[in-house]
Amino acid sequence: MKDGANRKRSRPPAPHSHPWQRRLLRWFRGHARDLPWRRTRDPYAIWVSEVMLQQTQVATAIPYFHRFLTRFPTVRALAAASLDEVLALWSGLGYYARARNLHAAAQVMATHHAGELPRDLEALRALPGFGPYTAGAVGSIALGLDVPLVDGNVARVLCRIEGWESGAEESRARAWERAGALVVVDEAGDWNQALMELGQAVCTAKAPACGRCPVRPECLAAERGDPATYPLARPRAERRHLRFVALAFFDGPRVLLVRRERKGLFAGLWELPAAEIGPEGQASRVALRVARSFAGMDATVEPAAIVRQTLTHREVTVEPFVVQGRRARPPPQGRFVAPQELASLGLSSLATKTLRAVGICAAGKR
DNA sequence: AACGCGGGGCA
DNA sequence: TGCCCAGCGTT
Repeated sequence: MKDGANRKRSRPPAPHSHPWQRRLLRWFRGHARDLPWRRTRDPYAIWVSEVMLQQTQVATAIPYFHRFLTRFPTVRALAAASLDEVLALWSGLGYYARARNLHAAAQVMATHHAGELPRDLEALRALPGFGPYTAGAVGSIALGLDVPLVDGNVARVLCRIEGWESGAEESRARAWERAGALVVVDEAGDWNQALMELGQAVCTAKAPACGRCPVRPECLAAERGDPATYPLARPRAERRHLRFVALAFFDGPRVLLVRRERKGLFAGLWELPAAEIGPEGQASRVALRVARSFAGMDATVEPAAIVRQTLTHREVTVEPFVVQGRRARPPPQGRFVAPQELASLGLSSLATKTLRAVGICAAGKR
């Protein structure tokens, strides 16, 4: 059952909600998807889901949500875990700062909030990883506070209803003000989810299904006949290209992995030793130089299949090489890892693909 | 205010 | 392929 959506209400409608808001709430309670985090009222579980859903689609998050809650069922369980284990469960989900902040916030809750989520907006906002959206979402959905939220969906929906002739950035700012005025007292959680669900299922970015929209009579953009043009598009930043060589040093079945630095791209995750090469760099030459610095001057390298990955702001190419030579000396931040250990390490999808290119399959990883 | 940060799904 | 998505932290 969809707990938040279908919960029976004994209260009459809040005094300040408009008829179209009641209509949208009714639509939501009839159309809400049956999602794992809607089957619970555990604030901790709802918090985890909100973090996973940042810039991440529902279908992608679901299996991660189940695994995470099984391994870390409570704030205290998460707080007591090692960061490495948290990152391992996050492996493949992306935006790894989310996992570090989730872990850090759980430790603050364990120490200063009796192992529970603080029940007011200011205290939530003070926690790592709680920005305006997440504080609003956890506050309204998990804790029942009468607070608004704005995400990409809500900004788009309100921009269209109001007919704002503004771009995404400005629409988002205006949406916060409007959303604050629209909060449905005592039902903010369902109301906020209704706005988001409408944006996800009906009022989509490219092809809004106005024929199925419960708010169409109130929508200025629909009335003007061109809702898809709201909010105004802005030019995209160009994607920069990154090239790396990656080296696979073997010691029997084990392979040398190094941990990336704590900041920047793929921070704190494990990968094959790699070196960036410029657009004109000769991969085999750089690979040979790096290989010999680790494994002696008689080392040779054999190229493997090139791996490509597109990120929002980056086009990454990795040219992997298998090294033949005497056993490499692991650098301080590196060690030889057996294949069966890979599942317990934080690996990016790119690192997993690169490992596969040199013949190593990380069980349970894409 | 702008930028860096993953990855998957879909037209 | 280009674009979008239940954003946050740093500079």
